Amino acid sequence: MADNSEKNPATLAETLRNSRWACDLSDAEFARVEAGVFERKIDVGGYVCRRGEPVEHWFGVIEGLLKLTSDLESGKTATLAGIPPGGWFGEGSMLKTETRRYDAVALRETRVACMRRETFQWLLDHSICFNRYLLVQLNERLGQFIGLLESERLLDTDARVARCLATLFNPVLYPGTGPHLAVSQEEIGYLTGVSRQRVNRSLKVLQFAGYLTVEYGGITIRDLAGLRRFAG
DNA sequence: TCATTAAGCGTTG
DNA sequence: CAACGCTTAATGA
Repeated sequence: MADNSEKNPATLAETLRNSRWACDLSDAEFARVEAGVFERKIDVGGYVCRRGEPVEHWFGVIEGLLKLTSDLESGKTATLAGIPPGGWFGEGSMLKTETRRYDAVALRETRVACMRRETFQWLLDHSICFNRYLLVQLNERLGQFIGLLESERLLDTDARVARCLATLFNPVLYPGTGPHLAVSQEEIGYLTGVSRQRVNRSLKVLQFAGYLTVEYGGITIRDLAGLRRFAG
């Protein structure tokens, strides 16, 4: 098991070094990439990026937790995904040269790595490892969305909560995340699309079944594979 | 009837 | 002070 990243905040350089997409870079190449990435600290509720903005960066979470949300004019909001440390996002818009399609909001104080467009392009042109990483990531996301549709249409609320939480601990997308995650039940509600009190009920069901334990302000995963499989 | 939700408020860590 | 628990009224299948 990896160490809990909250207790051991990584530096920007470490995060880059440990990223799977950086595996085949020489020291010189790595230095070049490092020069094209900077770090930003986002307070709780702050925005990493906003819908409609031109896309200038590819983002990676160093520490903290982000949610990607799509807000409607009416004030309704749907959370598309939660991004824990080790997760990178925004490559879709980077590849297509479109404006940003969602907001990225910090659920807690969060440190983000921001890679400039030209660096992203350079990696695309020079690193097989980077390209493979993007392929795997896109494929994994596709699988996630298929699973999401499936659970939305076929499964009950408990199972939807279970699967939704499981996606937060996806080892391919978010390597190096510990089993504990500090996320409020209200936020899990936004992630899953159900109310706070319903989330609470589901969490108790899942706890009783031994898949996770519920703590004040967070959860700890005990059986990730079981959570994935959970079908009520 | 039954499950769920929003809203309000008291309690707790 | 934010997260959580509990109650209540409204909603809709």
